[in-house]
Amino acid sequence: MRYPASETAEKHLRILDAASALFRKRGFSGVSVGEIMRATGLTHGPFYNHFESKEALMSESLDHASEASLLAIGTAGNSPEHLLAHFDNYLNAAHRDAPEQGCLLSSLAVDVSREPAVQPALTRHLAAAIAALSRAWGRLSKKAARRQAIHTLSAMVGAMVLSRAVDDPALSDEILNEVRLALRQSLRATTSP
Amino acid sequence: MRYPASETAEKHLRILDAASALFRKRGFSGVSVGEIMRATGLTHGPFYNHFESKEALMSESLDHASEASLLAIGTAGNSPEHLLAHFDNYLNAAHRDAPEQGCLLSSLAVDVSREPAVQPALTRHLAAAIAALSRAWGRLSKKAARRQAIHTLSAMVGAMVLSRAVDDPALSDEILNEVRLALRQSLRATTSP
DNA sequence: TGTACATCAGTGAACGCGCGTTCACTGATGTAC
DNA sequence: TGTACATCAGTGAACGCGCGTTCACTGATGTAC
Repeated sequence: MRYPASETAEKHLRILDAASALFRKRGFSGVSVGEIMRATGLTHGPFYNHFESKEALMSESLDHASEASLLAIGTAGNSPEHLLAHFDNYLNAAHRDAPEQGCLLSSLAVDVSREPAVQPALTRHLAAAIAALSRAWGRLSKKAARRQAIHTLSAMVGAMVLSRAVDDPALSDEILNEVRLALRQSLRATTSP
Repeated sequence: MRYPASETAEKHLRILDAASALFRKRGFSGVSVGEIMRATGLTHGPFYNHFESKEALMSESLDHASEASLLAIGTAGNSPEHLLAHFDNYLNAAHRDAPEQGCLLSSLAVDVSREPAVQPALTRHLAAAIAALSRAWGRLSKKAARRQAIHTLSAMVGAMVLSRAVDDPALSDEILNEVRLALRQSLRATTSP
């Protein structure tokens, strides 16, 4: 039956929310279209009223999740102090244990590398994240600041990926804590007068 | 028909080689048992003469690939100079473009985090890699050396993961180069007298 | 040494299952008059 | 304002396909005598 126009846009958003959470948790190939639709309270049929294909949803859900993520990263680059706080928000057990609400890069970058169709969306997200983080090194040259941002972001993503892959809780915690401390030391060394 | 006993062990190894390459390239769920067997020149039936399940193969192929990988990392920890050379061997376009022969952690850690059955194998590999890298910071305390090793390994893995996810060749190269340079600077700062 | 037979890694058809996608149909909503 | 009808997001059965796994069968190899 026909539904009020207002509900259609809202359901589109609900599909994107469910998809971006499920994809981050279990990967693109680990989640079926039917499961995403079930999570929004619908049957799988109308999926194709909203999206051209599963691949199109993957791209759109990356862009959707990127918006929310960049808000969090956005302030991190404002100053070294904000970046320190961002380290704490990122490199902790709560983030490790809830990939469905966490960083896109640590949960989906490997999936994206195997799925060329969605690489443009992730590339936009990563470029914005690097630019935002770079601002924390305002005292350095633009190139040196960008290097620190890329190095820092790589260490954060690598630490999160490794801490999630390991079944030894002590090692997992150690990775998060030691990289957090190393990044603090490194930030101090590159931003103090 | 029955085959010479010598061939059986050799075929087991060929399956492991094919599996560890294909899994690194396309992920656990991106490769079928049939495809692995085809790559070894066999039909899919006898797979279950060699392995109890696909999951068992995943674990065994991680252990198999780990052995070869650890040989390469092994020398990296011998001295800061060896570690510098390891940075160059790891953070380059050839490694990025050939995940099937490359680092297990950057190609499969995210897959492993979604597949608890194979986490023990990756945990063993990661613990050994951290221990090997730590030796490059012989001048520091054991704890400080381990911190540097974990931070360095995280940055290497993160950089490789991100450089593979991006469809902008300039950005991809930039990530590898800048992290390589940042790690050189960081190694110099933490190992020079 | 020669013969009879058990072994078992192979073959390839078949299984049940869940996948992405399609489609005929439904019926409240929005529009034309 | 009331009636007739086109719209279209929904339903849910169905599609072809490839998956992991099973199994009856094959026949050269290795072993017993």
